[in-house]
Amino acid sequence: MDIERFQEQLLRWFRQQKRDLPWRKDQDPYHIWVSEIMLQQTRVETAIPYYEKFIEQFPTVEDLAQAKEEEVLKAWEGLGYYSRARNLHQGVKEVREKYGGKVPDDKEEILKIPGIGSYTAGAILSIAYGKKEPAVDGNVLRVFSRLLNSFEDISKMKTKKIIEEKVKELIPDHAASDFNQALMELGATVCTPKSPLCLLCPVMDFCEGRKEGNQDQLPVKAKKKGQKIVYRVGLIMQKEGKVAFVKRPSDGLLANMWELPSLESENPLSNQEWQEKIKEEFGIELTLNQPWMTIDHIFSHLKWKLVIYRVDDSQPLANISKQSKNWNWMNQSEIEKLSFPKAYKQVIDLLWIE
DNA sequence: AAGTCGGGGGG
DNA sequence: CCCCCAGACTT
Repeated sequence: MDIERFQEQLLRWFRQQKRDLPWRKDQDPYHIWVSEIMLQQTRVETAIPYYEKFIEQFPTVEDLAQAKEEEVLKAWEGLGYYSRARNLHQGVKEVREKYGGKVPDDKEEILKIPGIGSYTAGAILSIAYGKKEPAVDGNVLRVFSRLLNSFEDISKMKTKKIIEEKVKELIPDHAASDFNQALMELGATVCTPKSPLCLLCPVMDFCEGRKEGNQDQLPVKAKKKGQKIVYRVGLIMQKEGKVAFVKRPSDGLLANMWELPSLESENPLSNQEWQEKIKEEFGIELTLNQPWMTIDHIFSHLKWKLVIYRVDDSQPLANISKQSKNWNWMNQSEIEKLSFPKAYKQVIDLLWIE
């Protein structure tokens, strides 16, 4: 294959067609870093407003390193995969301490930073520093699966490593940044998961997959497993204009996020059964028979079926259980500083409307 | 190698 | 409903 012609056609297309994105305004390694973390498993359109606000709030490594975790999580609220925010925060602190505030330009060093894996390392090194390192994300895996007419399972690490080697051989000497971004841009806008726009593809004549008519069968990817269902109840308790919240543990699902005091069950419970459980666990006797609202919230591998009960002011909260020592009674201005997962955020926002 | 970790948009 | 998204980390 004529590598130089492949590079030329791809680069020319990218330089004409590339989208105007906020993280393409400069090559500040810290800015590229923030954008790449936000873009992990996240669509470009979703990340844009978060990126702009985040950089405005934390313009430099110093600013983010000095911030409190609460502020960082608040800036990340709604984006999902919250460990990304905590790793980024931790990583920036390490860069300030170990590297004097300068993001490492060396693959081995940058890979030691929490939250930076093989893809993100390659993206920062190539985009911010112009280094010839591959940045293989889901787009590039799909593009190369089709280019090579490969039926290897792209969800396997082995396949990813093979493609990383392949990409590394193809990176032109003085255009690593544009080349890597071009491959991703191609996957995002032309070589799409469904119904690829092959007629618009700048490297159509290199594509073995299309040559064989396999573009719609590729890439091959193992199917995901089904999701478990978790049944859950949350209580809205108000006392003197304050509402009780709890902070989730520092690891696992929605780590360090806030939520309503909640109980879980592996199997579905009737309203009456929920109320009995609430009485057992919290020592609270509900006067209402119907929940205030119900919410289905879907995560990648599990689903919450969430029932919200409201405890009005007349309800005596004197003899509530010892679990209540974990409850934090917050007024409205305090609540606005906490970060909530979407499932609870939509409930909290309704509290001030009525 | 397989699970875990959010949320949203498109077909 | 299903899939996938500029993936990383843990076990």
